[in-house]
Amino acid sequence: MSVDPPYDHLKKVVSRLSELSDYEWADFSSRWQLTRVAKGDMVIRAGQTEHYFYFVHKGVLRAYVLHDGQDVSVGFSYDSDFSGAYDSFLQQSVTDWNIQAVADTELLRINFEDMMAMYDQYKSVERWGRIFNANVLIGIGRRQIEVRNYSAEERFDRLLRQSPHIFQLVPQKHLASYLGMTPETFSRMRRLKMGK
Amino acid sequence: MSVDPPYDHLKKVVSRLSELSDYEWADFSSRWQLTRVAKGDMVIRAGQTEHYFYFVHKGVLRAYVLHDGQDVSVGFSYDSDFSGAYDSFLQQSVTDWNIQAVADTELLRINFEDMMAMYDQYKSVERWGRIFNANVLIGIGRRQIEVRNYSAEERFDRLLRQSPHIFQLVPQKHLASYLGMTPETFSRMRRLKMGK
DNA sequence: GGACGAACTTGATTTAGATCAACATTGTAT
DNA sequence: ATACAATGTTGATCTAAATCAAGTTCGTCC
Repeated sequence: MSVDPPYDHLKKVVSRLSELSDYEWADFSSRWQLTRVAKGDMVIRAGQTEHYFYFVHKGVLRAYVLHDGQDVSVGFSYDSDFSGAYDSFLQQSVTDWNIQAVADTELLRINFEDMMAMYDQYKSVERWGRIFNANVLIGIGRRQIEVRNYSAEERFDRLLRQSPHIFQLVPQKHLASYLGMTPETFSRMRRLKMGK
Repeated sequence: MSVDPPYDHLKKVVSRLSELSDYEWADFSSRWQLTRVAKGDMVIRAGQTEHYFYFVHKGVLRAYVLHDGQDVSVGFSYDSDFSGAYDSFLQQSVTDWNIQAVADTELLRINFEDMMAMYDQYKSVERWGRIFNANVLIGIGRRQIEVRNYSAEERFDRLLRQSPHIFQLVPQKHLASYLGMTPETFSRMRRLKMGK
């Protein structure tokens, strides 16, 4: 029904995993609220409880944790990704994640109560949730093996090959911590691999 | 209805996440098949497609991948854990995981078609799947941060504190690779931390 | 119960990547 | 446009953990 780009976008992404009837979609989509965050804004801070689950329509978010004072990037979300402090949202407990906009970003968000109501009411949404979670966990699993088994240089190469666009979007100190190396090491590899 | 320990055990674990009616449980549980594997037996090998999803009633399984010839432990499953080459099962694609029994083990297993039929037929099972997946992904996420942010020594300490029993169950070369260190390093830490 | 291979230990050496330090460049606010 | 802070670069040094190399102990199969 919607001709609103963010909602159309969400619909396309949701319907890849589960089919919602028009009625279900109307109800489900009405629970999502459009939000904008400016570059540098915090979406959620460690110590808070996450009340929302997010869909990134346009822009980039960065998730990070502070590990004895050190800012360590855990992941990035761009267009068409869902994002949020997932464990905190699901368990309505305090998070130790921070999520910050790396660029001006347009989000849709749904709050915890609405999301749970949707799971209760519609099997199609429950199915979406099951498959979505499965995909996320497979992705995290892959990344874990990635971080585990490859050297700093291999990790750099693989990111460069798999997500070259991110090198433009995100300051390299964040990419460095995401890849589990210092900014100095990142810089040296960059020179080695990408030239001056 | 069952008084069979493995099935009772499965029921208890499943019902923690979602409530199944007696009818649903009768159907669902009938799809699970009891299997025994002896210490050393392979449950699934890299290169195969995983047709089953497992519940460990009793015993220990080890999941590992070969990374240029090196055996790297990815995780262990003991009593009450589900196990399997999860991405391969869900996507019915070739896996690069190996799963091997570390001790004589009693499993229940369900095949892909039955599992999908259960998801289709019962919302309660779909719900179980959603929440189960969510819990697994939260767990993997935590472990990722663990591996990422702690030194070899800290990882050793944390495993020792959180899962002391595993030191008895699993050969330490496997624990070493699980913790991302060599057997030599593991052995030195062991001496340091646990004495002669 | 001996013996063979696998698992573990211990020490010496090497190395990938961290840390430290100084400087260069870029971005942003006034 | 200027200037200050944040980000990135480059080189020198340091260090945690890997690798290499012998042993020793343990488990299990005839």
